[in-house]
Amino acid sequence: MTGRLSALQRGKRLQRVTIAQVAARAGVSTATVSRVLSGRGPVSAEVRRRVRRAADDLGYQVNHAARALRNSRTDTVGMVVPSITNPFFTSLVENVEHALGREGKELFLCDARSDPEVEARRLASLVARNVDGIIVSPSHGTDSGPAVQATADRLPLVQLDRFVGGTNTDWVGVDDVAAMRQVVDHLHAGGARSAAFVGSHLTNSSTEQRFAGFRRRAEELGVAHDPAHVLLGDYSVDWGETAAARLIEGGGLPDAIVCADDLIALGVTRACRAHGVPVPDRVQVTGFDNIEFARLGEPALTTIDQPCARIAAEAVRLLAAAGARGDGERGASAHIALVPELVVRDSTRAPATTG
Amino acid sequence: MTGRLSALQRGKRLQRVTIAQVAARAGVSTATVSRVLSGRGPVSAEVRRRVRRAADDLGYQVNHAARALRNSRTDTVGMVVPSITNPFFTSLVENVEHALGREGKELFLCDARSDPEVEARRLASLVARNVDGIIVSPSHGTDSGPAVQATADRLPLVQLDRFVGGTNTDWVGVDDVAAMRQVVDHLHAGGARSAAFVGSHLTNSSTEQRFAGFRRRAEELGVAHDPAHVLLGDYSVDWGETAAARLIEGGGLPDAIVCADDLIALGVTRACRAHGVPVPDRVQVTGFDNIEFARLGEPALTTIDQPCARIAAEAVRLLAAAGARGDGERGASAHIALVPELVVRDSTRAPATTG
DNA sequence: GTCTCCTGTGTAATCGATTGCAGTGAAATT
DNA sequence: AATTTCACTGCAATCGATTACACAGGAGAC
Repeated sequence: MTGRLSALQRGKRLQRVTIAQVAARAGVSTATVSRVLSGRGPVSAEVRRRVRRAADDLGYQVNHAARALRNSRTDTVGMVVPSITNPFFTSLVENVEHALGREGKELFLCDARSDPEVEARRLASLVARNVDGIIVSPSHGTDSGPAVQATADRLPLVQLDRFVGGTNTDWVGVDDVAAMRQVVDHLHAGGARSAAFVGSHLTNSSTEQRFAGFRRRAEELGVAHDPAHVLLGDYSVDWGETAAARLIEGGGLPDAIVCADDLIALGVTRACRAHGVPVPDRVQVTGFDNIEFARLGEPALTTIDQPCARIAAEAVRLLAAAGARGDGERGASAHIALVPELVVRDSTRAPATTG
Repeated sequence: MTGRLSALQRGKRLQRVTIAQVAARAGVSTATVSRVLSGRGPVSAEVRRRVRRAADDLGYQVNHAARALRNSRTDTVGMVVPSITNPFFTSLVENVEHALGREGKELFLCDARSDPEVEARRLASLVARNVDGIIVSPSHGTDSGPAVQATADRLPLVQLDRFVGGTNTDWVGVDDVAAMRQVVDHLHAGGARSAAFVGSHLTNSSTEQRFAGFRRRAEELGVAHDPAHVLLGDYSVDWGETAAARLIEGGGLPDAIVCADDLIALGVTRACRAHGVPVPDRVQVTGFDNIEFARLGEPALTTIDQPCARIAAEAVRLLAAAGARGDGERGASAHIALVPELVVRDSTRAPATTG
């Protein structure tokens, strides 16, 4: 077996082919090769054919480092998310990756571990790597500010989903307030006259906006929302379980529990089940994001569907636009708030008219 | 408001600082600056201080493109997975990202969409980008072969979790056969005397190995496994539901359903619930991977825990070793099979001795 | 028949960091 | 005192692709 291995398999790796080698084989200069391969500049059909042939024969591939140095463009985009294990961010990453792939760009993925310091380091690293632009969902509503702004001063930058105050960059996400309005309307229609809110600490825009939207609509509709029924922790199933247990054991369980994301909601429904509290009959529960597992909950979660594909597409488009504008003037920053859709499943009650 | 914006906020982006500017400011040559910043070569304390100072003042950051061109090393690793939305791969990605971060390396993430052609394109792109190494979990057990081998001929490459036949590269994963042995032993101890297997099409090593392990142990223990009870689809909740429905409606439901991953198992338990088949009393169900949502199933899934952190760490270590060996001789490829652990939850029965 | 203009091609500079080589002193050695 | 050694520092080449500029030669205009 070993005897049959080619020289290649035994050891030496393939040598990289440069433009100079292609030029030599085609009997032209490197300038001409570059012109043929990039399609810029006039080249006779005959030479074009020879160069293509030579490049194919040699298996030429551009050296992106050299090109990046010369063009100061890397065809690479950096993305920083608080936690890639949150399925919502996973979905965003997936969609951004696909959108970039369509333009021949590559994705540098960074996980900030919900820590603004790690986040700042990752951003700096991306800048040093000359990415063409950065897509970031900031971990913290204020602490992420300096690093995000400093980065935006050097590169096109788009904030996704969450945003940080005091910065002046493009943003794409959903209209959290409008979303919560739909949620509260739906719960109210299902008979809820009091509601709790379970979110993460108010240190990021998602929770802030969602809570604000919740409160505003609850007040408009006269849905009671006791301050003691606002529980803040983090975006996790565990926190959802803890919070729900606290609500149940504390007595005075409201008619509905509005959660700032699906992970929390999954934890809440789980705790309800464990405590023998029927959902939605005793308490209605809603999530946010519509992650894949939302429909797998027991009962399946009513939630807000985030249009991840569109969010990603818009973000990539904004970056491309910023890149095209060049390093020169930056216009007013774009704020694109998509209106999300309520997905009704089994964790909430049908409107009172039918029930 | 607009009037208060600094020149920076209004438009022009910060200019990149080069080593030459630092040199000028410190009154030394670029060579000296490079020596100070890289810590290589002798430099007097006084000059060292001046250079550091100048670099700080100017906010110097290396240009990775230039460094990559000169050093032909990018401090970047590429990773290709079949589907980033599968929580198991998400977890692998997260752990690889963290492991690389510790070494100051960055991660290029690519999603192959379970398509060998997309995968091949992504691999080629990573090669063109001069990544220092590639970590790949091949989408297909045979079709992924050519691209993976071609890539491995050019760069250090480690296969993760899955591997493709006919290639000669390092691999890290769990011992699927040993894992399945534990699963079958456990089910047998819980009283199972017949079992079905639900996996994906046998086009990747995970399913192949897991099925092989399942079958071998089932035969050893005399657990019946009707060929009609081997259902192959894909790694998804939907497929799990479909497969379970088929088993239930087909009659002759076995004592246990062994699933090739947790997503399938979640679908299976869901279908059982929907059809009123009690788990684990009528049928025991097992998963594989121990994704976060495994414990959230109803009932919580008994599954095999994949040591993602260790797998990732080993992969990164192997890459680093291959990189250190240089492009020269490649020794025999390493095959590291970690022994995973069975996590017993509520979807299987306690051993017969207690039940 | 001379003068433009245009197509097609090559030469060489450029991007920014790194490093082999050489040179300059000062300290150590004989 | 002559010579070796060594720490420090600068010059310039290098990595590979791109592109401004120059130039050759042919077509067309007058």
